[in-house]
Amino acid sequence: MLRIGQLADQAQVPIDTVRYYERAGLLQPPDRSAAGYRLYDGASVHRLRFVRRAKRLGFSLDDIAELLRLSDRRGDISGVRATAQAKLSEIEARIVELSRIRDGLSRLVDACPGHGDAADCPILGALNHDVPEQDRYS
Amino acid sequence: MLRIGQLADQAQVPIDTVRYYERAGLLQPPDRSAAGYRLYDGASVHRLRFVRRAKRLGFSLDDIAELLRLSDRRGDISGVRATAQAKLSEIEARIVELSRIRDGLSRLVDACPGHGDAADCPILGALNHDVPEQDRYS
DNA sequence: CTTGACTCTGGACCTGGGTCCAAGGTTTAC
DNA sequence: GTAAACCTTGGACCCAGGTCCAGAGTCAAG
Repeated sequence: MLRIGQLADQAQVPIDTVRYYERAGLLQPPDRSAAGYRLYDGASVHRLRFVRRAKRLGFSLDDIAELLRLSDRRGDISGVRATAQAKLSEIEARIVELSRIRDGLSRLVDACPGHGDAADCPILGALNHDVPEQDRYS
Repeated sequence: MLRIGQLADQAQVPIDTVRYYERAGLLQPPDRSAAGYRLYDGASVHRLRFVRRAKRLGFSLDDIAELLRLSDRRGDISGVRATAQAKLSEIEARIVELSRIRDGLSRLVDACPGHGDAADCPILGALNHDVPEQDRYS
């Protein structure tokens, strides 16, 4: 059995975060030693790593709690796929939005000579003046 | 002269947000009426719209404070360009990161039949098992 | 036996960007 | 003259996801 520090080391997670995940319902409350120390087994390491992988994939802690719930209920896998699909759509929308912003900003940076008077700076110009809707970010 | 509600209407910003921007140093403390009401002029509308445009371009409030400072100091426009360039790089890095995540998640969703046993679900599989470093997100 | 490393708890605090509230004062419309 | 709509302030609260702390208990090594 592992104590919390060892679990934290093995899963590369700060100790406080392990306890936080427990409070957040992502980790089952573990067994306790006679002195009240949390005692974890290999499955706990596994589950904690699951959480971190899911976080790297862009899932929120609430999403992860749902995935864990769905993966515990044997059988109905459709919920897992739907959750992943929804998250994928979110991420794609965010990419589209950021790409629009990048394009707008990129054109401004390219057009700016980087020296001279503020009046000639297209970046300040764009921030200072209204831009026709059809030109914005395009 | 405009009162805060009229300014807020003209710039399409909630009133509380106008006061918040003032506290945050983005807007100069305006003149006050005899009764203590904030009184704004056209330049304030302009400046507030500048803030909102910059926010739409992905600048943080701190970035915007810097842009305003730079745009007030006449002459040296290089700081503005550098700030915009730095923000552009940040945004591009974020897009790359999200794209990696999207690709990883997309492959998992495509591989998942959406029904059947949890043991056969590649999404849960990927979350439950270590993936060789070179395969991850690629 | 002491020292140092580890763990426990509850709760405060952090970031960024707001948002809401109460209790009061002001102005406008009818 | 009075009601509605506006404005003032300080401060609390929100979101997510932690992070830190004090004060106390536990455990292993020398």
